[in-house]
Amino acid sequence: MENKIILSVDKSMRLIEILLEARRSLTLKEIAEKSGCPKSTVYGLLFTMLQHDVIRQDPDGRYGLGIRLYECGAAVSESWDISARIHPSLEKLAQQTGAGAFATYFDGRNVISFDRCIGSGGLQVIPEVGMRMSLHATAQGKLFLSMLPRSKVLSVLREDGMTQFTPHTITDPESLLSELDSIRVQGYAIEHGEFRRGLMGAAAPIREHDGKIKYALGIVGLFRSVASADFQQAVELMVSAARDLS
Amino acid sequence: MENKIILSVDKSMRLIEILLEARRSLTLKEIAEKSGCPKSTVYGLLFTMLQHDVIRQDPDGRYGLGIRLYECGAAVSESWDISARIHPSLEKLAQQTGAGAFATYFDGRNVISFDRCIGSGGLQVIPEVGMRMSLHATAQGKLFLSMLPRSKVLSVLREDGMTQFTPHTITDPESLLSELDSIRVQGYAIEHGEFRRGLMGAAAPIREHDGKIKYALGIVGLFRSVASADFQQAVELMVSAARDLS
DNA sequence: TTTCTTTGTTCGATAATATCGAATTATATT
DNA sequence: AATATAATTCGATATTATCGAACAAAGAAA
Repeated sequence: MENKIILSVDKSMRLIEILLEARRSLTLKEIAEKSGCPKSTVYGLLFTMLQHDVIRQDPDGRYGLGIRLYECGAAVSESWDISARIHPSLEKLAQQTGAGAFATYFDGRNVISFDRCIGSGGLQVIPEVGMRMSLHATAQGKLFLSMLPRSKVLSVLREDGMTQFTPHTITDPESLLSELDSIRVQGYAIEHGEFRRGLMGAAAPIREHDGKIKYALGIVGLFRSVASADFQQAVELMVSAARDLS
Repeated sequence: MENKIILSVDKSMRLIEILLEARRSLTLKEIAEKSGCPKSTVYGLLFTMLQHDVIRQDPDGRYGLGIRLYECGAAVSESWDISARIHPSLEKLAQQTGAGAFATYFDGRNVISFDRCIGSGGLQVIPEVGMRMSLHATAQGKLFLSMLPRSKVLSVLREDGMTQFTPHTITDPESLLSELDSIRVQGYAIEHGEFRRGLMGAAAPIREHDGKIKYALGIVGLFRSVASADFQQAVELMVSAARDLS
């Protein structure tokens, strides 16, 4: 047997993901289209999850993520020792560099920030907790992409597209792939104004005991330039903090 | 047909609930026992959810709630800017009264706490964020129940049951209904040891611009009695804070 | 070490049920 | 009121989830 996966459950999870990505409530029709399943099938799945408050139905009939997911989220973050493990490093990093420091998680497809510390510098642009980050235009995104095989990178890029956020955003897959090569070599990634004009950042991986990489540290700030001593030093501090956590 | 529920999905949701209630990772065997399904069935369901990071497997093989639920939780709470609006009032209230102050959300069926501030008093018993609260035995629960039509109240009580937490817990629907009447009149609810012996609390509604009520402020503490000046004053502060937020 | 015990994972036949399109109802738009 | 769009229900059918049992892996005991 190739497939141990239970299809109806698999589809249900897919529906949750669709609602998560949409970041808003959707109509049954929209969900059915995005999932590629017939309306009636989707209806049955949603109805079942509705009973468990995993899905909620707005007064206007749209479907959204339910309150139970909030409960679960609170429970997960509590039980999450990684966050506790990383948080002190974030504080130290934010304090040492003056930049914002944050931690992200990669599930093979999405980069999600799950903890952050605001630096001492005046203006701060730092991703919110729970935010999904761009793959091709942020240091975090590029770092995680660099760990994937070429074919996977291309398929992910095709799915997500390569939105041009600023004039510096890399929008050509080949250029990105060659940058991923150098990231793989140097062990960390840098972002200079590719997501927001003037915003610079860097990301370094946190290795698990088994060598797998699921988490990364990041810094982000309005540095003078990527060549400035400030930035270089901040990157060094971040890389060593990440190594210590590995 | 009586049943539109998709069984495998229903079971999956049940597994998530079991893991949520357990507040820790469980072995396959434990989950199978609690759910009443054979190990192999549970295994298939968990395996499927594992693929979606809705479930995670610890290095020791135990199963727990996965990172995707954290993402979902963050997405759900994001859609609530209400938290930012309320938080300052909670701090002020906690500081003024010395009791714990918290905010809850009602979705028509469940009362969930979503923010809290610990008061200055020594011993504090205050619901955790993400916690589901009893409907018939807490001030919050009674407050929200008082806004429902009689028939709805009865059906909710039938579904949830009226667990007797302490000797003071109201376990008779008619007694509860008459208390709901007075809550509706006075505009806030009081709890005196119905959930935990000696624990007193109160809840006041936050009205939206359209007059709908989805959120409530609450205080909880170990007051001498509901007639004590401390408590009376705390309730007044809470009621006016809630009115200001409305 | 070997044996015994416990738990996790795989397998396959079978009965059960999820699926899908079409019909129906509800809601919105003209 | 008529039309269009979306939500929900229904039922026959083939698909597939289910379960017990077999197997594997990991631990404990000896």
